[in-house]
Amino acid sequence: MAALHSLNGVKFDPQTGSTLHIELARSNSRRKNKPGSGPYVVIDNRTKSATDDRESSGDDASGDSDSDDPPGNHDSGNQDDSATEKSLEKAADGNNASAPENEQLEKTADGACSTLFIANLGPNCTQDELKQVISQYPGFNILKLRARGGMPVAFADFEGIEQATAAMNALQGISLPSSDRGGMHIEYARSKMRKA
DNA sequence: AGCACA
Repeated sequence: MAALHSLNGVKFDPQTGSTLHIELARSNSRRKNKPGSGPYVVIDNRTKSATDDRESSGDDASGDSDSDDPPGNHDSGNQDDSATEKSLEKAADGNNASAPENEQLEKTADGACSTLFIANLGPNCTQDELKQVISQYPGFNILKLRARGGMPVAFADFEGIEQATAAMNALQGISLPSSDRGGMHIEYARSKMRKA
């Protein structure tokens, strides 16, 4: 707006003496493409008659309304879209048929596992010592002790989750003769021991 | 609390 007053009447050609004449346009330039004015137009004849009857009586009659709303396609039921969405929703069923007490699983939702993780062992605990304690519980499969790094930790594999759980409950907090600290801490391993 | 082996 300031440009108008400061430039109006200014000589833009000193040799001819011509001056600028500036005034406000009577209406703003078009900002948005009106329906059908752009290169790409959505053509949908399926719902046209119903939509046009309602839309034409609205603000479009005022002609110069600066509504930014896109043309058409408001709440008209789009047949193709609804059909696609319904077909996508058919993808979740049939894997919850297992019984609640299914002990065949090696890994369950609550983290139970047929392999146990044993920590808080003494620094000089040996695999043989631990094995002699654990191997007397039913279903015992194999024991591995890993001492590299800090304190040793052990992994004990059982036939199934029930046997692993029984051994864990029986040995939880038990102190080995070699332990210089508290009793051992047993949990379910995060992953099953590699296939025997 | 700390979770490897292949």
